[in-house]
Amino acid sequence: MVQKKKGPPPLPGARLQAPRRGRGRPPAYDPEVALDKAQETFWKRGYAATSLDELSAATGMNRPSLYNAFGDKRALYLKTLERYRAKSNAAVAEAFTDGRPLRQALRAICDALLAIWLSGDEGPRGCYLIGTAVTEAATEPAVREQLLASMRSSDAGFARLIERGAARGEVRPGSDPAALGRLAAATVHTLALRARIGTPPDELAAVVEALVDTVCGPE
Amino acid sequence: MVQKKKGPPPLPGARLQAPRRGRGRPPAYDPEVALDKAQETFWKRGYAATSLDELSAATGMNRPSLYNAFGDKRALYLKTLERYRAKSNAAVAEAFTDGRPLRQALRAICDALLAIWLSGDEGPRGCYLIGTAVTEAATEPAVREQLLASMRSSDAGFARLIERGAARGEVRPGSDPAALGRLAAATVHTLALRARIGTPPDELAAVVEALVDTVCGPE
DNA sequence: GGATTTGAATGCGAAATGGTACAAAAAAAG
DNA sequence: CTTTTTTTGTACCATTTCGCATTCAAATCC
Repeated sequence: MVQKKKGPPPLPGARLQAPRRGRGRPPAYDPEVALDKAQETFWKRGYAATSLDELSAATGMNRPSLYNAFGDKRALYLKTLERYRAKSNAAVAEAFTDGRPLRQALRAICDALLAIWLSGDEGPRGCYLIGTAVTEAATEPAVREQLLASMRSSDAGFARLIERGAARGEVRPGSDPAALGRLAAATVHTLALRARIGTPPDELAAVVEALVDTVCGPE
Repeated sequence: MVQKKKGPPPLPGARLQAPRRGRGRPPAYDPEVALDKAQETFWKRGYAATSLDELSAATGMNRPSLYNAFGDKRALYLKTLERYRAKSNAAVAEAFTDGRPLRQALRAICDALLAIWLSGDEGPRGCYLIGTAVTEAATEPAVREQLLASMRSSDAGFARLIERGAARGEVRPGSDPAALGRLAAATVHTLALRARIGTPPDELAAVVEALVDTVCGPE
């Protein structure tokens, strides 16, 4: 049996004060922090170059535990991809939707993403998706699908954001909002790439300002 | 001796009609086509996921011959990166410098790059650098340097191109040419990414038009 | 307490990996 | 022809890699 049959676990009718204490030995590691550690390893070295031994060392879990908790390397990686997308979306969701002035929204979105992409103890790592998943996209349909979904979502977000800004007169006159939306997405992509290859932060800021000025006009 | 000492080979004074027939057994494979085949393999699968056996199969050379000709896997990969950069630059050099109208130049540059990025028998592969090198950039300084150099070069190219267009009045009035140059580079990057993950060509064309319209104004 | 259930730890084994030693082969040079 | 030079091809080695079988440990239920 390759996959442990889970099925609906018989709920312990009484006492579920603590969140569903299981029946057997309790896990020694928090799956959330383990996923974080695994993601850091993939992020630094890439998917293919990361071995299970490295993942085991990074998470503090030995290999059988990794398998039991997350499945094989590929499944573990896909989980980290989804998590990253969710966290990344959450980091920018507010700036996308809270109706602040377009100029500020664009800057806030880029700043929030750059904060993620420039973090890390051993130098900037860029975007997790663009730094590790794009390589695998050519051979892994599941990865490609996540990338496409991510891009569609951000494309749509920028389109709405700039459309709304245009309706409020915050966009340079004579511009096509749809075109500016594409350029905003493109800017985010170039930032993701440049962050990983060590572009100095002031150059990254200049890229952001180029977008803001082009969309909203000079300040 | 890890590296074969080459030194200046004693030129054969007489007969050099055929291009310098060597002394020993002639190589069975053209190094240029072998590099092309190796690059195709890296391009599809990524650097880390490509094994020497795959490279050997793709090039038709067995491993010792690969080593003799190109050094180890890393050296071979770096060679393919340089070649790609050279060919890629050559493919767009004319459009960058021949003084044609800015609108046409931008389209020609993007079209030439997309022609490379959408080629391949097994689906589009995107940009070789962005599809394979960006992942390695976090751990391989030599790769990172090539990426930085490539970006600096294209940044400078777009800056000059759009500066020249601005001087000829081909740029939307009130725009900052430097900012538009950065957006042009960003557009190329988003195209490189989108091409690898299978974005349909008409969407790619829309991205190009978004750039052209924003830089030069609506047609 | 003992039985049961669940996860952890050790360690095995088959395959793949990067890299190399060494001899056979093919050409030119003498 | 023989020698020399360069490349090819076979075989090999040490290590790493993935995945799993098995045993050990910790918790709950009776």
